[in-house]
Amino acid sequence: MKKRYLVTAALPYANGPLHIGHLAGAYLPADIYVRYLRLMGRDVVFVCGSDEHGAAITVKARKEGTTPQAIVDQYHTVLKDTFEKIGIGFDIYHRTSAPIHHQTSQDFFRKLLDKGAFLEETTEQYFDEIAGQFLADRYIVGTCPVCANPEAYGDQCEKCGSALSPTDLINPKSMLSGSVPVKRPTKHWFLRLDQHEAWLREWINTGVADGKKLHNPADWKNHVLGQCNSWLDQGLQPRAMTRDLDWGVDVPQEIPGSEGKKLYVWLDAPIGYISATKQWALDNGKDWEPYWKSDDTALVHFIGKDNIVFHCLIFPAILKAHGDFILPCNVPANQFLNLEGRKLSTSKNWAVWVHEYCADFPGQEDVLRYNMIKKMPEQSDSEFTWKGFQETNNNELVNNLANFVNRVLVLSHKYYAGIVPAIDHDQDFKSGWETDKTGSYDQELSLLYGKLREMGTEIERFNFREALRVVMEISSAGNALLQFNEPWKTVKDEPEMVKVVLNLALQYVAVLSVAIRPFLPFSADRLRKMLNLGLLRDKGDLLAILNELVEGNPIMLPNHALGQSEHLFSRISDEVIEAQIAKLGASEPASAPAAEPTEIQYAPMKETIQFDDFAKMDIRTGKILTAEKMEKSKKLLKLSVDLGFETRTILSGIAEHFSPEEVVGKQVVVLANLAPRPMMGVESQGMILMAENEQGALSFVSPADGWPSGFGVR
RNA sequence: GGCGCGAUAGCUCAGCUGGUUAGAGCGUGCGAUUCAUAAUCGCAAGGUCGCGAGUUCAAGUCUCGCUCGCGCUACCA
Repeated sequence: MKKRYLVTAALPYANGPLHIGHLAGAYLPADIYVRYLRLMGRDVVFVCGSDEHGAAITVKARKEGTTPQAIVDQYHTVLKDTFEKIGIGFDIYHRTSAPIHHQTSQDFFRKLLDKGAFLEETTEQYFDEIAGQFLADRYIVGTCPVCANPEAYGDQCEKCGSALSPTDLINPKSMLSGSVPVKRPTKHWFLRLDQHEAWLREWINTGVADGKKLHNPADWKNHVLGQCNSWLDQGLQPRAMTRDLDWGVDVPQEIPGSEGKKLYVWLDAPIGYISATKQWALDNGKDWEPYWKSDDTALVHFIGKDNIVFHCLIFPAILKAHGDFILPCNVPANQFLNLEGRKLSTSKNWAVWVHEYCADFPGQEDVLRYNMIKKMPEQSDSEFTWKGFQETNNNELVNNLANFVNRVLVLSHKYYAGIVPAIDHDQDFKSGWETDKTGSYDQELSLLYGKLREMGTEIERFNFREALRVVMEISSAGNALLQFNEPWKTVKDEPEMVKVVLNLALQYVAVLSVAIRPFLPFSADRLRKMLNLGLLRDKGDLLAILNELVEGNPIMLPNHALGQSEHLFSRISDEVIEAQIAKLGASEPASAPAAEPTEIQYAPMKETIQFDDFAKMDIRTGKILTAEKMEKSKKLLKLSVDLGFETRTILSGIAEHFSPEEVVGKQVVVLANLAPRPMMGVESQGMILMAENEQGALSFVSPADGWPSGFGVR
């Protein structure tokens, strides 16, 4: 057993709110694991924070006409608040825009540089002086040196298929500003992943690094190992760790060539775990280093399956290259959660947003947690449905768990005025664990002990669904205990037996008040109050009751006065569920509960044009006749469009938003005199005009029904 | 296109290194019961383990091919 634990949950990207897929994938399993470790008295730090850098945030800011800082400030607040409400108990929720993080990342970069971990490469790249930035290959157009096509891209000519580099182009132009880009030398630092391939392969597959056995690969999930080996088998390539961007952590200024350079977000983000730990240590008067540098620390990363290679290969390579840091002992990545038969989709608003759930179901945070655990995508993708949510709540939480607690407390108040009865240990009764079996008090306590251990084993193996099932078995056995012994019948004739049964049932409830804590923290607190037991300190409480149980001692002593019973969970009605289902996919995209009142951010106006500019465009009405998916392409649909006087073939990048069937027959508006462009071997003869909102959702722009095709739009 | 993971009862999912009648929870049917939020307990029915070959005395479990879903990557906006 390790001496201490450092547990991380994937840093959520600060450009949107949290949905149930995030919760079930990373945060809830991490939270359960950590709460359990705390209950067992282990030394554990649980860190997370907002990932606030990267091009996507810049793009979003530009789209909404605001600054990157405003975007990240807004979502950082939202995320932090949501985690608190749903009971994810981070020791710290940090952010990568914090100065301590910038320093930590830069120190890391310097150390890697000193150690020779980087390959430096200076290349001449095109720079747009008006836009003030280096241009990705794709953002440069010019004449193809091979076939003289005037619209070749910086990486490839679509017409003749030649692979190009931007400097091959004749008369290059920037697609951002239209200006002529100039060549400037730019230096980037590449992590020599190729040099790490050998030890990574051994470490992933045997758990051995530097001759030391660090973990057992059999404990890692199949899909995690599979994904890693898939990468290793293809050969690791040096990977750029810097970017020409204006939003992010600066490459340390004293390094030559650092001007205008930022750290690649995937270097910066995982270091966020470290800087968060540092900040936590500062806030709490602790030393952060043992948590990251000591062999007797277990480092565990909770993530979704899309992050596997970064956490299992690239970040470990970075840690190893640095030299002082330990490697993760497991990365229990989960798969994805689907919703009502479909993938979660932010742009289609096909999601359950956690902050909206908390607003719609106040005081029922644990119901969502319970459902997420039941449906946790531990080995394969899984599915959440609102109907299932309702059934689970009503059948398992209300009927089984809450009802058990309630009937025990009601009976105790009725027969013993709410005082735990003293008992004769030698009394026989019927065990709740098996039909027609005589139980003894000591045996039952030992069975409870066994169940708690079983729960713990499953949690330590990251089998959270199974662990929850074990806990619910305790509640079921408690119900059976009452059912088999029927105290409401036997209390007159066999009062001593009934005392034992109810005393024992109370021990079941007391055990549950601790056992449900990792899964249902809010309910655990409520239950403790009902039992008048005092809130859990999350410091070895479970270990303490295990020690009592193994000695054959009860958790609640005779003469302890119970509190008042209240309903731990309530039924959820059909109407409530129907309302939630109706919300799904509603045209209103998820509105972030902004720190300030929400204000829709519109894209800034483009520069003024003259009527002549407009008149050059030949825009016409049309109708989609046929549609099919383009082979090998995710985004393109191949459409044939009737323009009245002729039929055009048009490729449109809408395949992720519309199926071919649903667009056939649509009336559309077409930019008809756009120069034809070949894409994926097919020439596109025009462009379908679409409306796009700030979430990226698309809508056709159409004339009135039945409007004839081929006529002008002006 | 390349690679990875998944496909098991009506639903949601377990099944480790191949071995007797394939499991759980929920739902369904029947019975018992009333302390409890019409809750609980017992019993039962339900599966040619995605499709097709193969290896083996023996395959849900191994090999190959195929189909579908998801992810990574390439390509494409």
